[in-house]
Parts: sequence; C-alpha cells; structure tokens
Amino acid sequence: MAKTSKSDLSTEEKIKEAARKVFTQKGYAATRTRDIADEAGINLALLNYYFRSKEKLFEIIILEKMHLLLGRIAPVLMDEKTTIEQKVEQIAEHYIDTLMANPDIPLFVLGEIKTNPAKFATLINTKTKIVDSAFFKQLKARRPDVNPIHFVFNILGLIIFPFIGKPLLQLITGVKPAEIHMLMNERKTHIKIWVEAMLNA
Amino acid sequence: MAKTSKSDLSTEEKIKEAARKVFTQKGYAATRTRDIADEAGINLALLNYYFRSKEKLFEIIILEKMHLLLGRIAPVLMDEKTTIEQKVEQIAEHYIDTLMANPDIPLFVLGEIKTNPAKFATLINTKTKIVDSAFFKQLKARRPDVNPIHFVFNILGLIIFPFIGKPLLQLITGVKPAEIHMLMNERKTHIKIWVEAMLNA
DNA sequence: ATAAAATTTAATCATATGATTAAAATACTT
DNA sequence: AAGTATTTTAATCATATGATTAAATTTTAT
Repeated sequence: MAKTSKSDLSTEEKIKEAARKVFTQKGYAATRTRDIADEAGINLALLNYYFRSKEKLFEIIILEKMHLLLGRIAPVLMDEKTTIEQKVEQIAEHYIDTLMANPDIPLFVLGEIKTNPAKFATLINTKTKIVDSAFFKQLKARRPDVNPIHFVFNILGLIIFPFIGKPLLQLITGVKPAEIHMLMNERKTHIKIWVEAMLNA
Repeated sequence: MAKTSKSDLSTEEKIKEAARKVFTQKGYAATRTRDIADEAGINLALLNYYFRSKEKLFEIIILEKMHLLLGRIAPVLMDEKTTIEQKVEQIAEHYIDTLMANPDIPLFVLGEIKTNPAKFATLINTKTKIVDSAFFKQLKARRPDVNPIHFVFNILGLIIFPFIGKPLLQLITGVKPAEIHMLMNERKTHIKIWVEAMLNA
C-alpha cells in the first residue's frame, strides 16, 4: 500500500480530478485510460498503480456523481414538516445550481445506469423507499386521481431535461450559452410555479 | 457496386437492423462491429463490404433515429392553423407512441449529439428556423413575459425525460415495466392539461 | 548521510478491434 | 450448361488499449 506522505493525496487526487473530467465528458466506453493519464499529467502506469484498473477508478467517480445527483433528494422528500411546494422549491434550486456547475452529470449518470442497471441496483441504498416518503403521501393526498410518479417525472424532467437537451436545443434554436445560463437561473423560480399549476390542473 | 438481385436488400437490411439494435442500445463507442455482425448473423467482413466502415454505418443509423426524434416536430410547429394546445396534444401523442416503440432513442441521439455537436450542426437543416415558427409566435403572444424556449424545454422534458429517467426511476421506486407502460400512456392526455396549466400560471 | 519505503517512469505484453484480402460459394445472364 | 458477376467467408493485418513489470527516482525515517 502506498499511503503515508502528503504528496500521495495530491497525485491520487490529480488522477481522480482528471478521471472526473474525462469520464463525465465522454462516458466509460469512450474514455481511454491514456486520456486520463495525459489530463492528469502523469504516466499511464501510475493510474493502475493507484486505482488498480479503469473499472475501479470509474466506480469511484460514478458513485461520486450519483451521490451528487441523488444524495440531496432523499432527505428533502422524507421531510414531514415541509409542504409539497417547499420541497419542489428546495429541489429545483439545489439541482439547478448543482447542474449548472456540473452540466455533464445527468447524461453521464443516466447513461451509465442504463448500460448496467444491475451494478447500481445494489448501490442505490435509498432503502428508505421514496415511494413511502412524506412527499409521496402528500402528493397522494393532494391528487388522489394521479399516480405520484407522474409528478416525480414532471419535476425531474423540468429540472434535468434542459441540461440533457441543451446541445440539441442549441442546434435547432441557435440559442447562445449565455442565454441558456440565464434561462436555467430563471427556471429556479418558474418551476415552483409551474409544478403548483400542474398540481391544481 | 453490389446491387442487382433482390437478396441484396435483405442482407443489407439485416445488417442495418442489427446496427439499429446494437448502436441504440450501447452507443457508438461501446459498440463492436463484431456485435453487429453476430446480431445480423453474418460475417464481419460483410459489414465493411456493404457499409465501408463502422463510422459510415453509424451515420446512416443515427440519421434515421434523429429523423424519428425530430422529423415530425417541425411541420407541427410551423402550422399556422392550429392552436398551441392542439400542437402540444399532437406532439405529445405522436412522441409518446414513437418513444414507447423506441425507448432507447432519446439517450442515444442526445448522447451522440453531445459527443459531436459539430457533426450534427450541418445535418440539422431545420433551416426553417424553429424560433420563427408559428408556435414561437403563439407562445410569445400568450406569454410575452416568458421566454418561449422555457416552454419548449418543458414540453420536451415532460415527454422525453421519463424515457431517459426510466432506469433510474425503476431503481429508486421499484416501479414495474408494466406500470411504466401504463404511466406513459396516461401522460399522452395529462401533458396537454399540464402544459395548459403552465401557460396560464 | 544512509537505508528503507514510496513514487514515478519507460518499455513491453496480451488482447480487442476495425479493416482488408484473397479465395470459395452462390446467383444471374445468355 | 457455361461463364460472368455478385455475395459470403476464413484468415490475417495493423493499430489501439488496458494492464504489468522492472528499474530509476524521490521521499521519509533513523
């Protein structure tokens, strides 16, 4: 085991940082371990020395990113003391900020989950089943006629889809990155209102 | 050129059909030409004989799929004679049906566009700029205070996101494929109502 | 300062992968 | 049926890629 001095952390972290960038940008299959090594400014062997294999390094990164995409959602949904509207507001604001700082994450995480759902089945220990959350109960009480999962799809779609569809929308509308940035910020307040409207529709 | 008898079409189509399946399922980078050949029940060399290269075959397939994802949208948006609500209804019904039959398409197309936006910039000759469409004009008239692109994101998000988020939602909610299928059908009517509610919010 | 431990590198390996080639098999034309 | 064109295959090539090894360098402890 190579783990005592301080500089270790630095080199190990350099590799992880490079891996974050390359993996999230290109996905597992399109990523070459040499790209990561180059990006980190280190030799290829070093990557295998520290992380044993591409697969192992990937698992570290994807877990991080999944946590970033999902970690904050469970506690908000479980909270018995907040209203539906407050939960939506919290989730929208938090996610849009997070995704503006990490726009590659949704396509990366959702793509890799689709590639290998079995691997993540064990990982997602949101054992505190979301279907039993306060949020689901509140949705069922508010709209007994609509499956709560619809509203989960709606809220996540309103928040996440723009980040996934951005490259396409840029192509077909010619909208500029600066404008997109502004739109994303606007959505933080709009989504709350839109979801409320859908709940009353 | 190998193109006279009738059986040609059959073999060529067998390869294309296999390519559709493997490419859309795994994406370009994770696809091995040998997988396609095996899936088609033919020899690897045959693939290069007919399509010259993996890249060329891929371009044929991705163009097909992009057309499936985008081809129907432009004429609906351009139609001066239909209302916003009618457009939303048409698009929702058409896309949900199309995506239920081709659930891999959104992640595939949006992923590949992100990988190589430049390649598709030329391809998307929706020169009939969507920002000048009747739909955009109608949205601006109805809600001068909201950028129409918001509603494009919303509508596409409501329609497409469930297909992209499905694997994740299955993991965190345990919802079964049969139930998902039912939900997708329900959304065809719900989305129309939800969008109307958002427009009035 | 010296020895041991940890880190980094260059070189190399084994396999995977896209592509090509030349020959065999099949279909088509007359 | 014979000859030509087309289709298909098995074998092979060249390169890319993940991983390993052994040696060199640097760091740490005494």
